[in-house]
Amino acid sequence: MPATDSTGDLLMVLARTLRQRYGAALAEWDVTPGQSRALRTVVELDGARLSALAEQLHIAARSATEVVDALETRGLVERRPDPADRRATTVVPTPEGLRLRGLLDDARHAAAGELLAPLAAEDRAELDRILRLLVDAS
Amino acid sequence: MPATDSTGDLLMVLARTLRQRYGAALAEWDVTPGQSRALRTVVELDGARLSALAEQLHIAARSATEVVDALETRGLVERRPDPADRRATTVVPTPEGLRLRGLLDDARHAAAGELLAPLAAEDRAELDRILRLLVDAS
DNA sequence: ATTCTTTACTGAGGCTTGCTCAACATGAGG
DNA sequence: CCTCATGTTGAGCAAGCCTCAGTAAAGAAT
Repeated sequence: MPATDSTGDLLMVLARTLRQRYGAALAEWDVTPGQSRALRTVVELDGARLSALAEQLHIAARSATEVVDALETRGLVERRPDPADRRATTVVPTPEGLRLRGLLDDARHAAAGELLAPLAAEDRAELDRILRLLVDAS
Repeated sequence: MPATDSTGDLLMVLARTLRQRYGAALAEWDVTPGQSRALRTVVELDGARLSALAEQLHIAARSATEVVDALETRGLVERRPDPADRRATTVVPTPEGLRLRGLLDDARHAAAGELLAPLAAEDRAELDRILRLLVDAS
């Protein structure tokens, strides 16, 4: 690590580390990053339409169908007709989907915990405060 | 941004913002992220062999050939025979490649600067200190 | 009622950025 | 001389996306 790295570079390096660690956890459950994102979104927007899902995930509707197909095949989500508009399909997590999402969340937090472990509580709080500032300012 | 985001999430969000901004800059010069990485590496390991390049970039030798092909076609790098081993090819940046790398560097720094702009100088230094701690500890 | 328009699903095909495997030329080195 | 190392090339594959075009079904508007 040359000392010439700018703060931005440091941010990227750490984010990559985090992504890799979380990615390893995902692989253990045989879940792709895309599926993880989709599952999270499905849980968050409980009962959202496919189109809403696609938008949230920044993918085309055509691709959303496929992603949801994959999750449904694995029994993690369920399609059900929108009671308000019978053209539309909504997607809800199954109990199994909720359970897995919990596990993935734990893994994410564990990865972050590991990364931040070298920090004193004080620094950790400081980091959190500053990052939050930045995110809010975006 | 729900306040439930953990520090790790914040890190990821900011890294993504950074990646996007830098990505936009890359697009202006019609450079792919992969080419940007490769060009940087070529400049850093000035005169490195293809195999060394591949290793540094964490890609297969087969792929390195292609990436270098692309950069060479654009006149950003040059292949030249290794004087020590005439089987080997080394890759060096052209003046144009050096120039572009400078521009890309500027863009990277600008993106970081924009992101960090909302921070007071004090906080910025604090952030840098803490991130550096983390990177060093990895 | 009939005619848009919306919502989703599907097939076909394409792009990017990687991968592997197998073959080849050239040159290094025992 | 023979073997190994280096790079290049062709072929084929995969993941994740994309667009385009077409279908079915149902809501909305006239």
